[in-house]
Amino acid sequence: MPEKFLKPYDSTVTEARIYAEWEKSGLFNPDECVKQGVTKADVPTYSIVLPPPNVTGRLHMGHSLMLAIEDVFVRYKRMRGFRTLWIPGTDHAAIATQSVVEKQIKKHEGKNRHDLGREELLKRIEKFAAESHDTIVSQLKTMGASLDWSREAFTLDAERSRAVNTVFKKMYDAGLIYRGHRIVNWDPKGQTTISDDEVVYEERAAKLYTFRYSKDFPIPVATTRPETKVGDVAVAVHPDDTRYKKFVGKEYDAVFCDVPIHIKIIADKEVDPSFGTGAVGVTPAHSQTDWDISDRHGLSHEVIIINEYARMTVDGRLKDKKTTEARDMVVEWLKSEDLLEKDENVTQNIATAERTGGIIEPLPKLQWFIDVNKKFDERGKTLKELMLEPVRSGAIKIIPEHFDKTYFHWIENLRDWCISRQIWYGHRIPVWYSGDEIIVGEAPTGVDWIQDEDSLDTWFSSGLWTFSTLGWPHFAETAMRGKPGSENDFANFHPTDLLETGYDIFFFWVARMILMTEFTLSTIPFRNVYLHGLVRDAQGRKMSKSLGNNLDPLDITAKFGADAARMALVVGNTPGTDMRISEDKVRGYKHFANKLWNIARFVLSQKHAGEIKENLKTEFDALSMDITNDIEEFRIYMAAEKLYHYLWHRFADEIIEESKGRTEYSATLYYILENSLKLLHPFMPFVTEEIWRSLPTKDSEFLMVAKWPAQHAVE
RNA sequence: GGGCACUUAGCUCAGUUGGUAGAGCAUCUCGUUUACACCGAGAGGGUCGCAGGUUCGAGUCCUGCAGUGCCCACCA
Repeated sequence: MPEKFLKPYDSTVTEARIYAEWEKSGLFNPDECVKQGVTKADVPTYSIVLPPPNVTGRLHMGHSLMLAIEDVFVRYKRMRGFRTLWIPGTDHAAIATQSVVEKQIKKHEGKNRHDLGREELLKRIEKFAAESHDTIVSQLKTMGASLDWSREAFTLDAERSRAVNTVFKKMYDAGLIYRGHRIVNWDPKGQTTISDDEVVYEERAAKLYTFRYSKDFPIPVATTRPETKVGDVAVAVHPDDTRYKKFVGKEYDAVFCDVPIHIKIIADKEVDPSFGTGAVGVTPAHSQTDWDISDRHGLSHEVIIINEYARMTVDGRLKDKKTTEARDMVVEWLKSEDLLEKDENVTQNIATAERTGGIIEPLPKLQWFIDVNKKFDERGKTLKELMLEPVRSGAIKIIPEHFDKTYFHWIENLRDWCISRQIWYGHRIPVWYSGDEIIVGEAPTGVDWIQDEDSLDTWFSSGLWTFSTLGWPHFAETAMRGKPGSENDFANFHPTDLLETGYDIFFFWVARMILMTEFTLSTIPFRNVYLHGLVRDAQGRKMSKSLGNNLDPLDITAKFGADAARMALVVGNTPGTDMRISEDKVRGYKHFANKLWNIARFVLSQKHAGEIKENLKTEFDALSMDITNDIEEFRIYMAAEKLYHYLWHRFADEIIEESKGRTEYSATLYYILENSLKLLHPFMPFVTEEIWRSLPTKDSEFLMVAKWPAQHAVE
């Protein structure tokens, strides 16, 4: 028995060494596995593309959870003999990264992006992104993730940019990408538009004011934003509202807080007669609903009264005032003119920007959109329909299943996707203008062409991730299935087998991947979607900087080992459900790693001889099959728990105890140990690999490519 | 307003197709028997939210109710 077993298991000296040996072996690369003869060349493939972490800093426990789950499937499939590929990568995360760097620069140098200029800011961001990238990569390795580093990708590198431009052009040519002037979600803080999905609503206390535009105006109107009323062009009432019927069609002039306005009274069935006074002041340029109403009645959208900095643009006392100040001033004015009828306290859902927290100002702007309702190619389907079909048919399976209902519901409510952003970091929109001419896709030659200033929503490139990482479009035509080499990845590994991510980015990302892949390739991006929940603290609170309740994955792995962290994250953690984690929980699995260590110590102290006991072998093989089925059916939370329970309370507490002083057990003990290490390897790769080293006989040098002990029931 | 889920032992949660309730942690008692005190042996503890229904039989299926959480829409 090796001397190392005389001391308790020490993850700190073992894990880094083992990972380095795995990396050196090249076995994370499926081509290398074939070359070394541990995987057959003609077997089915299994592939996962890592959800790329944002290059905004360091990883959190949610990332650790993602890695633990994905590595379980990847290691399991590799041991089962599949040509298994797990591709690493990072995400430039346009808005998120730029705003982090801008904040830093503001703090340390007091400068904003315009002080630096596009080129200099990009340089700074790239430097920051590179540093984040290195931190992230080392964290991924610390967790034991068996990623093929030779294929690492970045959403903003040359290959991925080529994919982005190619898809953009294809969508433009199909008439799905268009430029339109309409109300968008403008974030005055981030100085950019954002998509509907990036808007989060916060409940806040507000006041609902009831007022009249002037003394002789016949209808009182209720609003929570009095300052926007200088931009009103109409008052809408319900067509059947008997109180107001007689005024419909009449027009009035007034001077509202120094601003001359012209109001037409119109009837529209969208107005709820029971809310407020049953009359809506219509501000076409600063509200989506009002824009739509004014469209239906042929009213102008031209009256713009708020700018990109959320300041008033009208003449008079409100000029250049922030909207919040202007609100108070308008209320004061209404009071002094005796036009305010009442104010009530109400709670209001206020739209804010997910990244910056800025309050969204709806503004009319010329932006790029993806049309989700237009029938486009020979299939005669809309993007919405293309998104629905694979989930409805079962071609894509979502785990847990009930999320498909949420998915359908989300698609029903989906509107055109605004994809242009007024930030500098990211994929610049591949459109060039010269006079009235426009070129899309690739940069034209000649000096007269000016590229669009905007960049693309970061989710545009993330949406291509399953195939942009596999050599599309460069090798898509020539890739050959069954042939090794990354130039054949697209044929070998797409569609991918599993997409594993948090349910919180289900819409942002998973839905967009289905959209992009169905459009571009007429196929699915992945066969299965496994959604994990949020990692919360011991009290069930979200982990956050402000609460100071973050667990740092690096601290946790340093203290208890990556194996322990992985088990703590996986055991009993059902998909789609939030989980709680605490140091105590992780400590429990550190103890388990040590228990396993001591099991090995005991078994290895026995002479390997004699026959394997049939009843114990039968019992173990049944467990082995059970674990295998659990993993196949995505119940890794159960598989992990069963292994824990068997090894500790059956193997150690009963079988080993029984065997003491009885030499005829030793072959059985070796049999169980060897195969338990295999079953446990996907969950606790380090300690199992380290014990494997010391087995007297084994079927493979590395446990990570040893033969899985049970075949799946369906085979 | 629309949708989705959850409610099982003190706490955190499992319970795959219906067959007389499980785990981890915590608690209590005992044990220092050389693989392991990062240990072992044992114990207590649940009318499975409430009310109906289907069934020979329901935590598991159906209906209703209550509470909790999340997502989407956003009403001026």
